[in-house]
Amino acid sequence: MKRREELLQRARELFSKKGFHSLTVSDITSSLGIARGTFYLYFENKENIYEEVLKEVVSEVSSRLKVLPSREPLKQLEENIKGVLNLFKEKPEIAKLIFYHPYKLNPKFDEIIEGFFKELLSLVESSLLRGMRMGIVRKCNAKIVSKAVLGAFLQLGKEVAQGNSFNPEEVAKELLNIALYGLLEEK
Amino acid sequence: MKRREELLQRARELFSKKGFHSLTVSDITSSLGIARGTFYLYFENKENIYEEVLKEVVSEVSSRLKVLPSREPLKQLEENIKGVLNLFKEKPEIAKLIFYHPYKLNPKFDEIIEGFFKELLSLVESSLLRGMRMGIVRKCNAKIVSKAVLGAFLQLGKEVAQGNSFNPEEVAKELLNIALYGLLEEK
Amino acid sequence: MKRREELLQRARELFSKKGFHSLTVSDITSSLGIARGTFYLYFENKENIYEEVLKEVVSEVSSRLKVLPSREPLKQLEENIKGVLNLFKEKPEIAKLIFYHPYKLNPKFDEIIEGFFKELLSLVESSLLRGMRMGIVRKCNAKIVSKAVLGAFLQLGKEVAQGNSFNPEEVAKELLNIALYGLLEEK
Amino acid sequence: MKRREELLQRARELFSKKGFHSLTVSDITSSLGIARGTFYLYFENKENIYEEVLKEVVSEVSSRLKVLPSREPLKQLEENIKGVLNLFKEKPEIAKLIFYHPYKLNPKFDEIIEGFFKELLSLVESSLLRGMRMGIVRKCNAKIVSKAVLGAFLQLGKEVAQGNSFNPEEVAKELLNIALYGLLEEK
DNA sequence: GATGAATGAGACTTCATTCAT
DNA sequence: AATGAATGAAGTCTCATTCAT
Repeated sequence: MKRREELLQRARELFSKKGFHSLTVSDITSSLGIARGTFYLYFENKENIYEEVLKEVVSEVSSRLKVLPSREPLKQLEENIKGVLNLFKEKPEIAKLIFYHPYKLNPKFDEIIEGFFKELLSLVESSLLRGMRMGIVRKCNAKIVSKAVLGAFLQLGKEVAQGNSFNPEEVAKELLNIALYGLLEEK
Repeated sequence: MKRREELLQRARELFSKKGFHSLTVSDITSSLGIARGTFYLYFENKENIYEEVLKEVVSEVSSRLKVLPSREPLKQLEENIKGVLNLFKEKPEIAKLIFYHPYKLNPKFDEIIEGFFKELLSLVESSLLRGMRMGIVRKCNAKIVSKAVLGAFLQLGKEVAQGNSFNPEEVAKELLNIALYGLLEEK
Repeated sequence: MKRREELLQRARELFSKKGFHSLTVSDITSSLGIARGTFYLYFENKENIYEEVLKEVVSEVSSRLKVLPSREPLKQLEENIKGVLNLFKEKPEIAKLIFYHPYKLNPKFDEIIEGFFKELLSLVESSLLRGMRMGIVRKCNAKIVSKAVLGAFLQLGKEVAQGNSFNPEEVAKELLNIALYGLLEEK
Repeated sequence: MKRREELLQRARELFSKKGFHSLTVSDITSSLGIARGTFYLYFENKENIYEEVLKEVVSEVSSRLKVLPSREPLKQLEENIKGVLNLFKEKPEIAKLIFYHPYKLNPKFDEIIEGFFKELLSLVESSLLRGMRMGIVRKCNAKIVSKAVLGAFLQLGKEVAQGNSFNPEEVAKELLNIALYGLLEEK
């Protein structure tokens, strides 16, 4: 099954570089020096391998997420932010696949991406709710706020993945600072 | 030039519904009950009309943005957030086109979208910098923070556009609250 | 009927410049500043006008041909050669239409051109035969020789039409010299 | 590479029969009983294969041309005339492609054909000039005369290719006779 | 007479997928 | 397992021609 791995690996690289439509099955096989037909020994079709790439990528991020003991909701948030940002920095193709996914081609694809975002969201949201219950976090509309926090995080994730000299540690620090203390000068 | 407007209008709807690739020129014309050839009287090709749709959409958002007197950087931010969120609510297809644009097809397209995001970003960033200079906003890495704020805003924009019963006024309020005061319970 | 003439005239110019296929009906009308539909008030279709152009052109050449009293077959040849070469020089588009006609599109077209060549040929042939009967011209296969003479003439016609600084008088002289005396140095 | 040869061969036949425009890619493939897509595995497009056919055809003729020792310029002329006429008789499609080529479609095509004619021309011209230097050929304007000779030859080539019961040997003989001795009865 | 928007047949081309070897 | 030639559906685009105004 080495061949299958090769294909998946190369597909991941190339899909992230060229996007789903611009990449042909030929691109993948010829870049591996194998015949086009060989591809179909390992994957049903192009959508199939793309789906698998997405699933892999998403689960690779998910597996970095930690659920810490419920005493420390903010700590958990911080850890996870740093973890994922570091992953995006190490493997920017993951971030590109997730952020530049072309919607509306196949509902399956969209579900994978959206499922992933929902996972992140519920992580944030549950942290918030726990924080509120514990009296650490002020009252707010958790649905809205969790999306805001997620959005801020994802945007910074894109930047980190683009290698724009954004340092995950600093980014995480700034992100938490706003989230916790806001932007106003203290009086 | 009525026909041209019709085509643009219909293309906007359909692109936002089906995405660039799944939509064919035939889809557009048959949905208007006209011949395929007619399309080519008004647009060079499918990419051409898509580009025009993107430009329209982006400039429609831009024209909602206000630049207020520099005394009130935060007021300006709030106004703009509300304005754009309301636009996304009224015309969700605008948001969909911007947020679900398929990258890597044609650099021109990407530039339009990215140019738009840059515009938003520099608006946020300049507000922040002005706020800092005026002593209202605390010291922070404006590059990072402006992206965080933009990200939070965009994510909420997506939600509003999806009609998830998110109220632009409330969303704007919550967004500003986090941005200004953070999430911690005041001591 | 002025409009009809305009169209014919312009079509002649443009067909000779761009060829039958590369020239569109739009090219003709827009170059006259009139609407495309107007064309169809005067001509059934594109083939139709091309046919008419060809006929005009061919008859314009034919009308230059003289049939002199049968006593002077060679004189007649010379006169005709000069006449037609001069016409090609004055109106090179005539030559271009005749020489660069794209065969096999429509048998009608081909017949016009071939009919014209046949006319020229029989002129040459009859001169030859008369010359032979009169003892001026040596015995030869008139079918073959007339084609050779015609071919030589046509080739030089092309050159004259291309304006390659070929002078019709000189060309005619050389042509007759070869035809009459051949190329060998006299002994 | 058998398939490619088949396509080229069939294209040659069909182009010569129907001309460039009237022939579609479908005509070629369906006449071979293969799918249209197969064509595009071997050739970029219709222009591409036409170009290749032209090149082949032209070089097939060129390769029949001999350059004999410079002592015998007229012998060389005769040999070449016979050689090419025989080729035209054997493979009339070659002549048709060359003589009925539709100009002005694509400059590349025209260059191939014109380049070929130039080659023939310079062969004739250099023979003439050598002949003159050797005192065999009388003084004349070689530019003009070579074109006349070429024209005579090409016209006869057309006839031979049309299978009009023209015998290459006889044609060559007559052609040389006129060229050398002219048409006048010897006194 | 003139217009020009609209038509639609006809051709081209790409590429995911199949299948005999 | 692997090959790669072949397939054909799906889409793009052009332009001669029509027709209502």
